[in-house]
Amino acid sequence: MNFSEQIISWYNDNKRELPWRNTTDAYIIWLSEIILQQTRVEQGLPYFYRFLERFPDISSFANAREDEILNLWQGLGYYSRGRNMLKTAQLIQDQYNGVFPVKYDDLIKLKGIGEYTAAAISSFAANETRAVVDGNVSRVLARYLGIDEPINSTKGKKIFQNIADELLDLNDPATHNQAIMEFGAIICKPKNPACGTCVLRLDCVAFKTNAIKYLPVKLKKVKIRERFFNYLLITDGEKILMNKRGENDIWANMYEMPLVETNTLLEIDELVKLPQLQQLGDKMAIKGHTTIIKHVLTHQHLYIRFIELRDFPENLQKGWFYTDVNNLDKLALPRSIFIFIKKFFNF
DNA sequence: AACCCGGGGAG
DNA sequence: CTCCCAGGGTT
Repeated sequence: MNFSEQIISWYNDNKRELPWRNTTDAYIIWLSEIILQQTRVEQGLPYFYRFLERFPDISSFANAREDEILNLWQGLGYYSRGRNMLKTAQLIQDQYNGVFPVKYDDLIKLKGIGEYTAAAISSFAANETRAVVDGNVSRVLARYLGIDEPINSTKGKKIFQNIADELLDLNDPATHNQAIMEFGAIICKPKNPACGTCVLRLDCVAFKTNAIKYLPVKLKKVKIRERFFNYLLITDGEKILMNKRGENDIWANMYEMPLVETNTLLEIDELVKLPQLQQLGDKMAIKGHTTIIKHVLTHQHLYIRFIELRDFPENLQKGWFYTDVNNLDKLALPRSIFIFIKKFFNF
């Protein structure tokens, strides 16, 4: 058996039952693929069900409001995925008469769909012969063939895509693609791969040369920025002052309390002297504050605390608005904000 | 090519 | 702690 036959044979015996398999509905496949970008299957599963129930087809998705999509996406991270999905759904509604495209060359033009996702949808929905290359695939290939080119360099991506294309089963690209990803997730795992039960181990260069530990090679990641977020908690228990975030920074278009960001960690009494706080009114006083929570993102470490003010401010800044506390569950909140609010108001 | 964009789980 | 997950967009 060649590589593809071995992988597919293993897959038929060992695959998980996942709800987005056994369908050729491009909309459902698209939904699952976007949710699963940089996301583990277990984490994405409940979101997949939630979205499919609320938006059973492309037209219901296209008619949604961005706020509702972000609210449903809350907690999953990489929120631009949700915003891009709305744009794509609207474009498909308008320019494709609501029929989801299944050709790679059409898919690749859509917002939020790159090489991987275009290959996945076109092969799963229409058996187009496009090889997927995700983290699983590049890891399997790097080990099996003993390739030490970094999988995330421009050159490396080209190399692994070319190899994946050559190995692809042209008669059943869909199953081949599913199989190699599943194999990477279950057997050829990043750490402690199950080489003992691997059907490819006798042909695997990394296994034969004891190089599993060192493959795949990946380029170093960039340095992490530290930021200090002081959130102003202004509430009487029934209404609360909130802010809608802008387009550019993290958590774009999502909601939070009024934010005072500082470059360093300030003591509470230093914080009160800041112009952002002085501008709020004449006699602004602090009622209390929380300890600092460290919120870890891929490129940033956020040090977050919540400062409760005694009175409502006289002057509101742009983007600030009062809302009923009972309305908070309808707003898309960053995870750390959501957790704090839940605890504070006893939700 | 480098950087940005979340949150969670494994080891 | 570190690494990585069914990646993609922007500069």
